[in-house]
Amino acid sequence: MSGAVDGGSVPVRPDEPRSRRLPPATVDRLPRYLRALTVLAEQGVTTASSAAVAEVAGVGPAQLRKDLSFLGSHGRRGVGYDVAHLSRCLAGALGLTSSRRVVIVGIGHLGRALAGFRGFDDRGFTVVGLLDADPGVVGTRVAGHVVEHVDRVAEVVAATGATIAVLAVPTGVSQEVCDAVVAAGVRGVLSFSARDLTVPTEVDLRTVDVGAELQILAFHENRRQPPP
Amino acid sequence: MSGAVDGGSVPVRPDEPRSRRLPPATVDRLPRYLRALTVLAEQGVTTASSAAVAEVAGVGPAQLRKDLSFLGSHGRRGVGYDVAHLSRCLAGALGLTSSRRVVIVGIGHLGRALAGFRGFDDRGFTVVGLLDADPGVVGTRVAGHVVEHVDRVAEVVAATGATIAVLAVPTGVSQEVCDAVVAAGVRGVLSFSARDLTVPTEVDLRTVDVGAELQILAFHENRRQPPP
DNA sequence: CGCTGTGAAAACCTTCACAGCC
DNA sequence: GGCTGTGAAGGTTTTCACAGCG
Repeated sequence: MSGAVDGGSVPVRPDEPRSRRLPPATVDRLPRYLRALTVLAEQGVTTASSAAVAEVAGVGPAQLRKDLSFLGSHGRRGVGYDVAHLSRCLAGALGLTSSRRVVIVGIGHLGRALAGFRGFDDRGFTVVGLLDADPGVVGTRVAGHVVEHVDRVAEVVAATGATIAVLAVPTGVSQEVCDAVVAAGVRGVLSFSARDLTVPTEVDLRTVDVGAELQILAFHENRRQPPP
Repeated sequence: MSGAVDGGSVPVRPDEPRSRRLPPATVDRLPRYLRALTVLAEQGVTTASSAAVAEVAGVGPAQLRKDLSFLGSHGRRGVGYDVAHLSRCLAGALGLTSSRRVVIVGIGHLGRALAGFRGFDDRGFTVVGLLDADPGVVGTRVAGHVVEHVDRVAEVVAATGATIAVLAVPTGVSQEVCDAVVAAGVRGVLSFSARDLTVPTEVDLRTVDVGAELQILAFHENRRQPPP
C-alpha cells in the first residue's frame, strides 16, 4: 500500500467559485464538447445552437445546456453559442491555456503508439520524455526523443516540468512504477494496466483497460445471442 | 449520417430473466470483479468475503454484494464466496464461455500494440484477423497474422466468425470504417478514435479517447493549481 | 418567435443497516 | 459470531418543461 490518505492538507473549500466545482459526470463530457466545437469550427460554423452542438457531441440538448450552465452563462438566447468563444471557455475550464507536459513510461508497442500519437499536440499536451526499464531500449531514439532509464524518472520530471505520466508498462510492475512517478512529483496518472492502482488522494488517476472494454462488449453480445 | 435508428425491430422484452438485465453501471464493473478473483486465485485463495474481493477490485463491499446479487445468490452466509465458482459465474454472465473472435482494423502503431497484446487471450478473446488500407502494410506479417486489405472485411468477418471489431484507424475515416465493419456483420465495436461514431441500435459501441482522458486529468490538476 | 438557462421531476446509482442464514 | 442478500435511505445524474431574454 503506498498512497497514504491525508485528510488534513487538502481541506474542502466550500467557498470555491462555481466554475471549479462541476459534477464529475459533467467534467467527463467537457472534452467531447470541446471536440464537437472544433469540428464545427473546421466546418466554418461560427454560431451554433445547443441542439447543433449536442448532435455532433452525441448527447441530448438539455444535457449540454445544463453542463454548460455550470461554467456560467455563455450563450445568447434566441441565437445560440459563439463557437470560438465557447471553445476558449471550455479550454480554460480544462486548464488547457498552456500546454501540459507529459512523460510516457513503458516504451513497448503501446508506448510507441502513444509517443507518436498526434492527439497529444492537437489537444493541449506535449510529450517531454520517454522512459523504459529495458537496457536495449534505453538510449534509442523514439518519436524524436531519446529514451531515458525509468530510474531517472525524478530527474526527468523535475527537468521537464511534467505534471502528467502515462503508464504503458506490464501489469506486474504497474504499481511500483506508479509509486515512482508519483514520488517524482507528477499530479495526474493515466494507466493502461488492468490492475487497479493506489495513489495518494492529491494525485488524480484514470485507467483505460482494453480487456475490460472488450468484456463489456461481450456481455452485450451474449445478452442478445446466448451461445448454444 | 449512416446508422439509422430503428426503434421497431428491437422491442423491449420485459420477460427476460433477471440474470440478463443488469444495471449498466454493474456491467461496467463485472470485468473488475473477474480480474480481482483471478488475482486471488493466483494467490491460492479459494474462499473470500465480499470485503476481501472488494478490496482487490477497488470498490466498497456493499457495492460488490449488490452487484453480485443481480446475478443470483452465489455466496455462503457466514463464509463468503467460492473464488472458482464465482469466477465461472462471472465469466458466464460476460459470455466468455467460449473465446470471442476479434478483428483489428488499422495496423499502425496502435493496431500493432493491440495485435501483440496478451490481454486478449488472457481474458477470453482471440485475434483472428488484421486489416489495413495501406498497400505497404497489406500482405505483411504482424503478430502471426498476414494483414488483409480493409476492403475484404466482409470476407474476413464471414470466414473467421468474428463478432467484435477494434478500430485503430485515423479519425477522419473512422465512421466510414465503422460502417464497413458493421455491414460485415460485427456486433460490437471498440473504437480508439476521438470522433463519436454512429452505429445501428443492435450494434454495441464503446470508445476509448486517450486525449479526452488526458483533458480530464488536466481539469483536476487545474482545479488545484490554476496557472498564473 | 427561438433559444438559453434553470428549477422541479424522474430515473438512476450508491450506501446504509439489518434480517436471515450458516 | 460472521457474512450474505436486500429493502430502504440518501445522493447523483438525466430529463422535462417553461420562464425569461434577445
